[in-house]
Amino acid sequence: MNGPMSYTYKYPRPALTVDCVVFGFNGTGLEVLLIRRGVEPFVGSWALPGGFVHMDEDLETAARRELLEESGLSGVFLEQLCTFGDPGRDPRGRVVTVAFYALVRPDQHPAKGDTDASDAAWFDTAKLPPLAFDHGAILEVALERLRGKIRYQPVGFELLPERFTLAQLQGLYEAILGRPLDKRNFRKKLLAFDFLVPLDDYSGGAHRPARLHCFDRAKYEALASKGFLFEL
Amino acid sequence: MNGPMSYTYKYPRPALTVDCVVFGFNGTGLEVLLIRRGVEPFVGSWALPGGFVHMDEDLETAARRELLEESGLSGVFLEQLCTFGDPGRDPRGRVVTVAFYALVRPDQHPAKGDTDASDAAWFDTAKLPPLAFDHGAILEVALERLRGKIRYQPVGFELLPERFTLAQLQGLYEAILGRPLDKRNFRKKLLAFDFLVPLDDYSGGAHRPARLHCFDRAKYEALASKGFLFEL
DNA sequence: GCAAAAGTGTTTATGTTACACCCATGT
DNA sequence: ACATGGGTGTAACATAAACACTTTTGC
Repeated sequence: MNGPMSYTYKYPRPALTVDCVVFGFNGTGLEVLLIRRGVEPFVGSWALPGGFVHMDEDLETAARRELLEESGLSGVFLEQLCTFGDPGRDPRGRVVTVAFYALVRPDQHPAKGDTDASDAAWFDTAKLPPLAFDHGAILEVALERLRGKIRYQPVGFELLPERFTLAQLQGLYEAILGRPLDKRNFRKKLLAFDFLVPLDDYSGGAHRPARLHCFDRAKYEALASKGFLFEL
Repeated sequence: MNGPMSYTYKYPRPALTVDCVVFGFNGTGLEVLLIRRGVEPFVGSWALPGGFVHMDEDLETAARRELLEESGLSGVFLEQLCTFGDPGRDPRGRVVTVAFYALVRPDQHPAKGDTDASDAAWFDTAKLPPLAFDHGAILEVALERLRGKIRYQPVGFELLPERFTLAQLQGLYEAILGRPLDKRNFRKKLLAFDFLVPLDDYSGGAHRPARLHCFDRAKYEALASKGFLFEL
């Protein structure tokens, strides 16, 4: 004859947070958005944006809220990564965190000072500072996941502007996979799936202009649902 | 000048549980281990084994503890799947669950009555009863994951006995992928990676005996670390 | 001796890799 | 006119797919 809440409130509970690994592409390398902590513990250290989950919000909602509050980002690609719950990961006590990773397009990048957190900055994934808590480990897992995912799902487009050149796309793949790709083979393969739409517009560079393309999500979804596989 | 614990204890917290999707292979089809609930809510419904996370234990530790307590299983393959935190998923209040999936070999299957939970039973994944909470959705995600994973990581061996025939292995792949495979091509491909060791022993069937093989994990790890890919 | 599953190679089609030159623009 | 990145096709090679018959055992 217990009330409906009695069972779940009998025991002490871990605190629950969300943390986001936010990836961006600067045209050359893959970057991550970090926040400088203004409070203990780890004051002054760089950390992943994140915070406590509210009692009435979904996990993804919490992640999007923190992303907005701490870095002014909204409407980005966001996916759950993994949950980290080592009892020693937070010196304040037991804190379990659900990690997400986000992909943001250059035009979605927060302007400097767009955030209310003291500092936010992009770091090259190859030159990361020491991070607070176990955020370094979380970031590693996120990188692994991105490298795996980009090979069989067209997530790369979430890191490029709406309209992009094939050279930009190739550069992105090379940056994430960490190896050079053959230009002709890359173009051949990607254009063979026909979810890449050539536009009648060209990038104005210092040299010969490159044709712009955009990603036709609807066409991709259609193919994907017909049991089609992407593969690099 | 707050004590180190004050910040994290300021707010109400969701309860935190773990749930496990336990897969087994009966020689023909893929099965899942379910527990019949003995308490409200959902008394009498089938549910995934799982329970509350203790304050001093890791998430995986909690999952293994629950697996042992509720189904007598230990030493199985176990991997984190995803975390489910919809505010409405548990009628008792806010409960966030970290889902895991486990793969168990036939010889690890709990004997009937091995569990202290009232009932535990294996169900064919094609004929599942309605499940408590959002466990049906969790199970779907686990199935998806297994289908994806088996194609590029040798997890199939976690579902077969130590020594198995190639026909058993092929049957397992067919059951998980849900389509028939060509016998000759399957054998050719798997034997080409040489982490499958042919033994000098044969299965005693009703007909011509089949050669037994075992999986050489060390050889596989060696190949995998040299940047080798499995791919069905 | 027959029913049932085990075992075995070759050919064809498809996809992947390697590779070099001309083109269009800005300075 | 030259420097810079954009754009294009083909041949060799490797991998995947399709396919049928003989062998061994229990009954």
